Parts: sequence; C-alpha cells; structure tokens
Amino acid sequence: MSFYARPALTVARELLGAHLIIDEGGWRRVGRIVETEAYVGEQDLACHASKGRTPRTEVLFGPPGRAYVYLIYGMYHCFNVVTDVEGVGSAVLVRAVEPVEGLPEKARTDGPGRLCRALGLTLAHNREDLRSARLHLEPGASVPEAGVERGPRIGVDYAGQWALEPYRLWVRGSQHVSRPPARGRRERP
DNA sequence: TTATCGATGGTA
DNA sequence: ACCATCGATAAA
Repeated sequence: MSFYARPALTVARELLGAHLIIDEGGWRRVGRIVETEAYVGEQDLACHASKGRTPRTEVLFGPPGRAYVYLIYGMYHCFNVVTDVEGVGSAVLVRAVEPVEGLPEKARTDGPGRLCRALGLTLAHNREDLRSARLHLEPGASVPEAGVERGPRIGVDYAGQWALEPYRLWVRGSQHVSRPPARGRRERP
C-alpha cells in the first residue's frame, strides 16, 4: 500500500510539508508544498474525473502516484498527483509551494499556474511516474494538525454543492499560499 | 483596496 | 463553448 493509494483528502493533508523535486535538463528545483486541494472522485463535480473516462482524464483512473498535468485557459498548467486505488478517478492539485532550491529569489510559486511556470512543469510531465529521479516527492518536516487550515476549493463554483466542501488545505501563516481577492486580507506583523 | 476583463489553446 | 488562472487596469 503506497503513500498515494489512499483517499485524495488524506493524501492532500499529508502532502503539506513534502518536497516536490524536479531534476532534469541539468536543473534541480525543489519546492515545499504549502497548499493543496483534494478532488475526490467521479461523484465530485469539481473533479475532472466526473466527466468520465476520456483521453484526458484516463490517467486519473489509473494507478496512483502518477502526475496529472493539464493546460488551463490556454496558457497555464496545473500539476496534480493521482491518488487512491486504480479505478477511482481522484487526485490532489498542488496549489502552492515555497521555494527551497534552484529557483530565483524573486520567483513566485503561489498559485497552480505560477508554480508550474516557476518549476517548469508542462504537459510533457503528464502521466509521469512520480517515483522517478527526474520528478518525485519526498516527505519533509511534518506539519502539525494545528498548522493546517481548511476551506472551500478555488475556482470551482460551477460544481454546485461540491464547491462548498472544505477540500482546500494550506499551511497556516505561510507567506507562499495563494491569496485570491475574495480572501485577500493580509495579516499585519 | 476590490472588481472587472482579456489572453489563449486543449478538450469535448 | 467551456475552463481547478493570471496580470493588467480601473474604480473607489
């Protein structure tokens, strides 16, 4: 039973604090995951698997521990980790990391689109096995329960009641969590 | 500070 | 015709 062969919400929780490592093209970059979203299966109207098995979504139903990368709005990519057992179409979207290694000091890695741009993740990484040396995850310092905040997922208003489920998880107080306008209240020092 | 809008291309 | 986004711009 692998780390990924569990419900998306469980994996989303445990991915907080983990390191995302991409080592290819003579360039090693590492980010610490600070924000995730769980997409829990075919019944979840926000999950792409709810559209059924198509060439695009097939990877979601496949074995866990593979990458699901897709193009959104014609110009950005979103990086997901396929979760749960084979046959269940679920995944975890990585929404933000904090720069650890191999990234410009000014690089922004908050938000799924910006993080893929900064780390160089593209459709070329779709369906890639996450146990490879070039693209994998490693556990980092565990985030205590009190350090985890939860709320509704971003940008899935079309999903009706499913949009209200608190499947978005983030590390409390992280300066690298995405800040959508609706919530954009900057806490002062 | 919040609100609105357009870019841009795979997918169905 | 959508769309798990972002950045520019306007308004206040």
